[in-house]
Amino acid sequence: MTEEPPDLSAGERVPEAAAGGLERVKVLFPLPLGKAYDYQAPAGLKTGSWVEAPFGGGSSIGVLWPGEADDLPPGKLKNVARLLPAAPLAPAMIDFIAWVAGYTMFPLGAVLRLVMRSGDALDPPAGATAYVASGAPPPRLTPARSAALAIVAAASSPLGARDIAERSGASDAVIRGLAKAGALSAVTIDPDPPFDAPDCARAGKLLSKDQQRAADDLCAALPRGGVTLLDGVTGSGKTEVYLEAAAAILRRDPKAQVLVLLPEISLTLPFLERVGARFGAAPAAWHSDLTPAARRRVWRRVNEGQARLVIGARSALFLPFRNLSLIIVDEEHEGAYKQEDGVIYHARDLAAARGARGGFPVILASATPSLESVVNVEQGRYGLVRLASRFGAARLPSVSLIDMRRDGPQDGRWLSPTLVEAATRRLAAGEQSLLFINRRGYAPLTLCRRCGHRMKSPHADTFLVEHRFDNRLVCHLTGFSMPKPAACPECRAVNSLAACGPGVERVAEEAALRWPQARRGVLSSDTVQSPAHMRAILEAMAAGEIDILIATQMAAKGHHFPKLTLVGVVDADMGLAGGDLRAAERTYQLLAQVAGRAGRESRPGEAMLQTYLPETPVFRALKDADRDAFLEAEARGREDLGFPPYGRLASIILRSSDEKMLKAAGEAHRAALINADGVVVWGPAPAAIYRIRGEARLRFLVKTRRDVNIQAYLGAWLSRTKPPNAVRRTIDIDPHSFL
DNA sequence: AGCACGCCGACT
DNA sequence: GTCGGCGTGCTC
Repeated sequence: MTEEPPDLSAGERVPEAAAGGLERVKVLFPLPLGKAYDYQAPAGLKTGSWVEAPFGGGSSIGVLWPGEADDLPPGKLKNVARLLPAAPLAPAMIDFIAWVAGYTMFPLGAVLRLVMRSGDALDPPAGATAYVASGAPPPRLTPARSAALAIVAAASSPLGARDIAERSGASDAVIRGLAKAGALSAVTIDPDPPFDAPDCARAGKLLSKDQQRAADDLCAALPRGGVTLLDGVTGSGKTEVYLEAAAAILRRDPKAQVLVLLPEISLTLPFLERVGARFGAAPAAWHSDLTPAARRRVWRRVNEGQARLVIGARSALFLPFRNLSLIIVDEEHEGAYKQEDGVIYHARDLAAARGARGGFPVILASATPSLESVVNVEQGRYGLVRLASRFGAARLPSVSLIDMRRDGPQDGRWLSPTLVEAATRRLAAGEQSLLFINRRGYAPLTLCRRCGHRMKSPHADTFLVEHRFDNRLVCHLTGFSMPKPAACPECRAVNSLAACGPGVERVAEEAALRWPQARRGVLSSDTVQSPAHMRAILEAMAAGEIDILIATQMAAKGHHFPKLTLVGVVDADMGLAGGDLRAAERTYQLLAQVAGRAGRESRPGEAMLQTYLPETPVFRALKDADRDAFLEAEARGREDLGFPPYGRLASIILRSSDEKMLKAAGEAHRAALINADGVVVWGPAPAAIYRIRGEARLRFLVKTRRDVNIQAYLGAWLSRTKPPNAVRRTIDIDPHSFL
């Protein structure tokens, strides 16, 4: 039984007493508030409607939220001021927002704010001017005029002046002239043109036998719902496989919307073009540097259900989908899915929950799946589709370890004789080498030879990294930088500051000494000046115009270098320090990925890892190409310690610029602790990096059994002590960073 | 998040 | 005597 909506057209002021009478509603605002507030609104407004209502001193846009009315003293209730002209938020989105707030323990309104990230989408401009041919011939037909008219005549819908100008080469003066002469008539169109519908009848790329089998298996798993892991080695063509699943979903239901999540860095134009080519229509793209107009267009069209295929970074999870029917999380193991500020969440985990709650399938794709996902498969919670062989003739590279204790370079050098010899051989054979060093700058530590002083960041407990490229010392955590001093700031000794350890710039320097005749390229976020510059280097590499590329992880993924046959990892041990529970896993993922750069065509590839710890399981697994044995060993290790995914983890960070108050707050939290079965709490301990941006930080780490509701435990504990205002508290459920 | 209320320092 | 610092608390 549905009630008639009130006679209130969108955008209108709500009259004091609407014809249908007023009723009590709840409104949730995109502010860090834990609950919705009660108002009076015309009877019959749908839950999820967008309204403006007076709040605090001014007024705010919010959403009609479900729930029981509060017990409020009479007379406090205000009226909703206005209904906004946008389709109401779908019930599945409301459910998702509430679930995310509960899971992450952030206020409900803070999560709603993630959904409302397009400023003017709820109040779009009235219209944009576009032109159609009037049929009347212009009085004077110049070449520019006929070019412009031809473009307008060929278009299926009215075109804006800028589009006509761009496509015809005529200036907009020509278009204005034609409009004035009456040959073009101006019409008002929606400022946010709809997206072209994906053509899912169109056949995708020709798939290999393996790909076709994987695509069939994946599509067969879709109707069951749930999560499926698409586990395919680098270069196996996973994208084409999961796009078949997307096509199947879009085909089955003409209203279905599909979201493909990518780590921000992979969200590139070539990828969008590839998807566009598959479906004969450009998908809607969502990422952090869209223009406000593009943002508004995607948001509105997704909200209407018109945009059916969305490719986005993690925040696309919070677009107001109307009928989301499939989420694909590409490179699911990527750390970039973890949002670390504001509302802290992991997009992969939220995607799985969104699918489960919405009753639709989720696909996780990776060449090096996270341990979490592998264990979920093992325990039967996720399905599995494997894509074992590389596409075409390509084979996986052979991996060897260089024991730096025995085969290390001389002092001040970073490339071992074995690696130098291997690269020299490639150079002679006209093949390419990649020297991989996952550290920006020249040297990670600068120390005074005379007094031992180490150059530290002034606002954080980190060492300054020397960047010789611009002769500065830089803090990678806070962005602080200073010119490299001539004398030690501590003991005033001149010329005593020594660079310790290698960075990409230093390895590049050594490569220049070793192979002065080679064509070399350097790729690091500090040495590339622009996206175009980076593309130029990558293209030169792909075209074989570079012999030796020295690069950070910017070169680790997504690119195809046909003549690359050697990958040398300068410091394979780098990620293992620090005692992070995922250190070995991340090292495996990164090195497997970078090793996979070698030998993608018919030439066999080789990867060499320089390490001081050749006996470590992660390196042995890379050498023996035995990922499953490594994951198995990792899994057993985590199980023994009760760490995720066998247990739950949360990190509570207290931070303050007032160290005394911080210490007191830490003790108060300790005192408020509740003993509970299956719960261990460590802390307060100084965070691994104690000071960031002048704030000191204390950390608690909470570990619980998997069957413990960690949020409920934290809620009970933390409600017993409220930190003073000068101390900020953040909760990170399932932390991935332990700094 | 804003914004108002409230109790202690340097200005007319 | 006041203007204003931002610590604390509230917003239906």
